[in-house]
Amino acid sequence: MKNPIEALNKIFDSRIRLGVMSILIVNDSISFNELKQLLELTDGNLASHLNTLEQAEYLKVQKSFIGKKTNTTYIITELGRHAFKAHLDALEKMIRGI
Amino acid sequence: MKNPIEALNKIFDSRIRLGVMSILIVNDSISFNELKQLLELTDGNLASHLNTLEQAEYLKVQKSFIGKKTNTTYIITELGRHAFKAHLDALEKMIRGI
DNA sequence: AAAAGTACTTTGTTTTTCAAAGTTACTTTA
DNA sequence: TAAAGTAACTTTGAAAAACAAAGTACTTTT
Repeated sequence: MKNPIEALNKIFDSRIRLGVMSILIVNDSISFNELKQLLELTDGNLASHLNTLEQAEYLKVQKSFIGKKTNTTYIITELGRHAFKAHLDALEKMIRGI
Repeated sequence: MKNPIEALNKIFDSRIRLGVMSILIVNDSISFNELKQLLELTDGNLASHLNTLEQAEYLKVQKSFIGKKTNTTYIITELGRHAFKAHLDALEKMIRGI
């Protein structure tokens, strides 16, 4: 048997980043505020996790306006989508003992 | 929609503890050394994660002898089994967006 | 008798997490 | 027009967690 955890992605060790990704994977885009309210996080905490995901190029930031008010939304990248799916696959395999 | 991450168990944020549990759930018992080799960890690191799981009462330790050599094995508890399953359920629900 | 193995504990550094406060750039209300 | 509010951060600093390396006590192998 080989090491069952090596295929797991360290970036997804965090519940918060896992939550962000699971939201982004089913939503075309979501705003900072929606994420903040959904996940019940402080601004700083959310911003830093989003930053980690952006550094990894798992999501990208889109700045737009709603009327004259700025609105920042986050969109998953292809890389992010693949990384997330690969992680879930690895998890499933690990649990199944494959 | 409600907070999708609140049902996730913080103890299972760690890949290593997730790995230990996924091994224990399908094996009646496993030794320290087997875990160490499988997960490719240093003694100290493995011991501390096992300790976290033991504190949570998710596993118990069984000391025995193979000949005159001590052999420490780890066994999942009912609490551990339930906690792990609940975590996986929560994960699945989160991903499915339920 | 020396070297190696088992299962840790201890020590200390590095990394991660997080809240709180501060900041910038608006917009809205009084 | 001044004060207050909102959005989306950044900075700061503290606490917690992760980890490697070394130490320990005992046993077994060479």
